[in-house]
Formats: sequence, structure tokens, C-alpha cells
Amino acid sequence: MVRERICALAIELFAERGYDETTVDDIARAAGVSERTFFRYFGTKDEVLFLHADAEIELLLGALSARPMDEAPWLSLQRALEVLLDSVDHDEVLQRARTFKRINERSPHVMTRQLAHASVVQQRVGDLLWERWCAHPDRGRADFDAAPADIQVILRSLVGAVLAMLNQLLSQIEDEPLEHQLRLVRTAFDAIRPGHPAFGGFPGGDSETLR
Amino acid sequence: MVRERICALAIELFAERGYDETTVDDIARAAGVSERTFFRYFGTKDEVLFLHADAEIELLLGALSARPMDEAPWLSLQRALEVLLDSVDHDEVLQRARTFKRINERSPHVMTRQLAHASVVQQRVGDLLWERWCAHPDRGRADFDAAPADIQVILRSLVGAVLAMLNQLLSQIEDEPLEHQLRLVRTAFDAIRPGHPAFGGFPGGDSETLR
DNA sequence: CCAATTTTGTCAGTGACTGCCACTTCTGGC
DNA sequence: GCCAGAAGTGGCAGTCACTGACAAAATTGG
Repeated sequence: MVRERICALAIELFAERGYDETTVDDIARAAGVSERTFFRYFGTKDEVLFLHADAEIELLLGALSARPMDEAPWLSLQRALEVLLDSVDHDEVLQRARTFKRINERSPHVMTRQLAHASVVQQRVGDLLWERWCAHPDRGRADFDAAPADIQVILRSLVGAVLAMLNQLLSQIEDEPLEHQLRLVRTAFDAIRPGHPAFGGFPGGDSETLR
Repeated sequence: MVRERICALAIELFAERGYDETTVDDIARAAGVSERTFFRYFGTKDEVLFLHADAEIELLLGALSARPMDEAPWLSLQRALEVLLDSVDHDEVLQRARTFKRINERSPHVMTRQLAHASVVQQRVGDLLWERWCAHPDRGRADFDAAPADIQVILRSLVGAVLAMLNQLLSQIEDEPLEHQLRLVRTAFDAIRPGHPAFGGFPGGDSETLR
């Protein structure tokens, strides 16, 4: 309640005046609370920027968990992302993405923070993929002997590829329709699909069973 | 001169007491200068952490620029990384990696900053790949029609994959020999090589011409 | 040895963030 | 209604990263 109000006001102020030009005190006053109270709801000034993003990450992790265990990681990532994109309000997401882009562009610090956040996400998703990989001991691994560390590195790379793709997408967001962005995601996923079937899977195979 | 001394002292202190427990004033005193002077050499407290890393990035960008223009991006990345790994002092790099790992583990802030830095690198390398792609108008693109934005997203993804791989590698660095790490890189590169030849290239093809 | 330039220290100030304590507001049981 | 305890809030003082302005060295070049 209070948390949401503070968050909304903060982002509004950031978009207007810029992040660096807005003090925590400004935000607190706008929300009708003291600075001290702001820091009770958010550990840092920039935490307000990730309230919504974090919620969406939980959705992504959920969607990923719902994929069948024996699916190739790359395919799981692609499908989970599709599910996620279906479950969010497109207009709201686009709107927010543009607002954030404006805030980002004016403040190197926010940009930095945003990128760091993406990396944490990367780690979480990577760990989830690793768990799923371990939980399903027989995949196309009969012909692929690799140490656990190898697999972790590979999985992390796959996640890195996907998140870098999303980052680039967000930074290119103009007034194009979402339809256009979705096509781009699909193109990218197909173009850089790992050659090894244990990771990349076969895109054409069971795609009909999804939707 | 002064810059290097401050940097070395700072990292030493960070490794001893921890990043958060070391104030800029501590570092400045240790180096025999004033706090103000510290900030003349480094814009922020954490900038000292990237002095060496930045130098290595320049090496990587250089190695990448030296690759033939018509080489597939994935292959260029792999080869440039190999060149880079050959040109650095292995012991020194390993030593530093371990020190940094210790510092990272104790401070979420440093971790965050490190990850953000990696993202900036990602962007720079991605941009370089994009320039190279544009500079060489005929590749395997005859059979691959994609908008410029598509390519940028794809290239960014490839870089994301590589950097995520390196991050994961660094976080796993134990007392294994570097030989082991190198093999891991090769395995990962091969396993997630993009299926499309315009991006992934053919690993076996001209690998003899390299070394 | 002097003048111009560069480097450094001092100081005051801003803004993010924290710990501490007092104060208000809610809550459930009598 | 009342009251004890819990939860939320504000005020305040303090730390630390970082900045601008100016003066005091230190360095350089002639």
C-alpha cells in the first residue's frame, strides 16, 4: 500500500526531473512520509526501480519451473519467455519500459544498477536451470561427457545470451508494436540456438504442442 | 604511478578487512595522500577494482578487431579470447581472480558493481561485433534475411553468452590449474555454438590456420 | 632562479543511509 | 470503553561517499 505509493511517486519524479536530481527526501515528501520511513520500505534509493521487475522475474522462474524436466534448456528458456510475455499486460510493460528507458538514459548510475540487477537475475535463472539439469539425470547426455562445472558454465552462458537479448531489446524499444518485438525474440532464439541438441533441442519438433 | 600505488593498496585493504569496512580515507592514508586526492585518481571508491580489468578488456577488443572481418562472430569471439588468454600472465590473473573472489563474496555491493561492469563490457563488445558485421556486407547473409535490429540483438546475445561463461568461470575458480579452465572454455564454446553458420561458423574448418 | 603549470591539501557542504529513541497508531482480549 | 503489547512512524545525530572552490605546494621549462 504505502510501498506501492512510494514506488509510483518515485518513478514519476525520476521520469520528470531525472534520477540524480531527485533526492530521497523529495520522494518521501511527495508520498507524505519521512525520509526515514522511505528507507524502511526500500533498502536503497534505487530499489524502487526493481519492484515491478522483481515480480516479473518470479513469473519467469515460475514459467521455467513449469517446463518439462527433459526439455533442452534453450527450448525451456524460449518457451518460458513466451509464456511470460503472454501473461503480462503488454501495454503496461511497454509503457514502463519506455519510462525506464528515459530514466536510464539520463543517469549512468541507474543504468549501472539496472545492468547489475540483470546479472543477478542471470545467476538465479542459471541456478534454476542447473537444478533442473541435475534433477533429470538422463538427457542427450549419453554422448556428451562433461564435468558438472562445464555444464554450469554452459547453462550460465545460455541464460546470459537470453538476458543480453532482452536488454538489447529493451534498449531498442521505440514505438514499434509489441508484435514486432515478439517476432524479433523468436528470430534471435532460432538464430543462436546452440548446435548441440542436449542444450538447444529441436525447435520444430514439439512446438505445436505448446499453443 | 600514484594511481597504481593507490590501487594496489586499496585492493590489499579490501582483501584484508573487506570492502565495506574499508573507508576511502583508510586507503588514502595508506597511500600517503589525502582523501581528495584519491578522488582525483578514481571517480569512485569501487573504480580501483576495475583498473586491471579495463586494461584486459582493451586487449580483448584489440584481439577481436584483429580477427578477419568475414569470420563468424562466434568464432571471432572464441579466437579473440584464446589470443587474450595467451597474452596475459596466467599466474597473475589467477592470483587476482582469487583475491577478487574473496572481496566479492563478502560484499554484495562489490558483487553488484562487478556485474554491472561486465554488462558495460558486454555492450562494448557487442557494438564492436555490430560494426564488424556492418563493415563486411556479404557473409552467409544471402540466405538469412533479418533487420539490423535483429542482428544487433543476436550479436548482443552471443556476447552475453561469452561473458556469462567467463563470470561463471571466475566464480568457480579454485586452485585448479589454468589448463583446466582453458579446456572448460573450449568445451563451452563448442557446446553452445549457434546452429546458424552466419553466426556460429564452422569450428573445425580453419582452426588449423590459427596456431 | 623565476614564472607557468600541474598536483595536492583543506574545508565546507550535499546526499544516501543507519542506529537510537520517543511517539503515535493499530490490535486483541477484558 | 480500556489497556497492554505490537507495529509503524518521525526526529535526530552521525558516518561515509563524493564535490566544488580555493589556497599551498611541487614540478616543469626556460
